[in-house]
Amino acid sequence: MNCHPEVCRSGITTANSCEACWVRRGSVCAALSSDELAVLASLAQKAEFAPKKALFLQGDRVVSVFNITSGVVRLYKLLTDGRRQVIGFALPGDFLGLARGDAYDFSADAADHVSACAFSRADYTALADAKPHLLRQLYDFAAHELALAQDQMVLLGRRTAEEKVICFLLRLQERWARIEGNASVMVPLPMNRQDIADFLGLTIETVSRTFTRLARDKTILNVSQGVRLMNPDRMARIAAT
Amino acid sequence: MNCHPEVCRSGITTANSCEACWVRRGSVCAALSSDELAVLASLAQKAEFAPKKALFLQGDRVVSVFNITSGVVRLYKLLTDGRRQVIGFALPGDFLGLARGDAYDFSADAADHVSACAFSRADYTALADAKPHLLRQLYDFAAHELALAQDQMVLLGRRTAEEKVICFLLRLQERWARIEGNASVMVPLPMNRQDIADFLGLTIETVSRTFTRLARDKTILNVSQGVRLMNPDRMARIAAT
DNA sequence: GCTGCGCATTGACATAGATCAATGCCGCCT
DNA sequence: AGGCGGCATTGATCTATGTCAATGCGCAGC
Repeated sequence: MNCHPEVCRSGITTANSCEACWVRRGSVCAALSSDELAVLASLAQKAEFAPKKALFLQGDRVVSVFNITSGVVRLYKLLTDGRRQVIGFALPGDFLGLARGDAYDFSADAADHVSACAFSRADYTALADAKPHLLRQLYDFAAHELALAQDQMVLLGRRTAEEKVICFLLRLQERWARIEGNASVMVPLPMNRQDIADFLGLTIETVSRTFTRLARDKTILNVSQGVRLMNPDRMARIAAT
Repeated sequence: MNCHPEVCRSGITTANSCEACWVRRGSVCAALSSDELAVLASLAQKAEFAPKKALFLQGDRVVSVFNITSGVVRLYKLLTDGRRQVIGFALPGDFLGLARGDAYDFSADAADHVSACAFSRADYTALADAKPHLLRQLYDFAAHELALAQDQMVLLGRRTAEEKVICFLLRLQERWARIEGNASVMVPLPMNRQDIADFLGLTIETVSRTFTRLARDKTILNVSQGVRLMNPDRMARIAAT
């Protein structure tokens, strides 16, 4: 389960072939024409990150922006006393670097092994200014991210622990489905329990207990590196907005 | 306190003078040139909303987008069982209508008396497509909203009731300051306690108790329609990221 | 094949904040 | 002036989730 065919295939994408990039469909570069992709490819740098390695940290000057081509990146903010809130997980095809200021306002590190296309921010901005349809694409991506963030606010502010976990699993399933092109009841969870807890505003113990309770009533089945949804309908009912 | 000079002045802004519009600075139309503003003005419809009147509801087809010129709009989502999460308050200068789909994915209604500039969405999109710097402005606004949403996630997921209330007051103060051009320790609160509770992921009782506790230790002073910050330094220390 | 380490699970107990139930306050209508 | 309706406040109690403390489990390195 931890080897999605598409994800593995991306390992052979070279830095200089955006044209062949499997995440392009569904990514911010989707809108570009063949010759624009050539320009993009000339600017791209392939980057690899081992688990736990930081792509960037909150406060760093923004020098690069990234398109994730494989793996999962966790995005989070820290309070001074160490409390952490994971504000999202970036999956293959996701774009990182929307920060408008000079500095990143959150940190990003690899939840598992991550490959990404890196661009100098200056180059990327220049390209966006020159190509309105890329800007349009960025705008749509930002609007989409905003919608996700708003859903997450509802989850954090008004849902119970069980609902949080169920919504999380269902939304993740949907995102994997979009990436892989088909929905599966097997949902990979490359992030650990602490990440999930910090994403859902819970403690690791509560997340753990909720998983075992869901497993006990046969709603899910815990498998290594993920979960199998045994009763998606019941879950959907609980997650219903 | 409920009559900010600038807010009242906006009452005499006519539908056809974007040029004279006091919220323009700091709004999405800031970037437009004089002749572009004329085009904009010809598309604008002045709209007024009494307290509690809906600008639009979740699920409505998106026909209009809005620029708020005075008053406060509450934006919220409802779960089927009636739980509500306020996802934000739109203040003068804010833009409403980022939804990319055909339908709004949240509801918006007037917290107090609201004036807004309404544009047909089709017109506005066309204008944005024709004027890349307006698109750019929209992109920046979306990125800004996203950053606010991410801060709110930290607040909802990882802060205590007292911290939530203090952060809320401080952030609101900052937003009023940006609008009015100068920071004041008087923070108007046109929304009611239930709105604040639903924004912070608390109950109305907890919000009320927190306000009275803060008032008891002379951190704030409750005044009609708002609050006076008596110890902004202490508050800033508690709110520190 | 052991050992140790990093995660995950489980249990017992504590508590922040929710819930339930009055009571207070203020502006508006008659 | 009196009464009413919508908020806000306050108090008493409950509970979902957090905290603290073991224990379990799998895998990487020797």
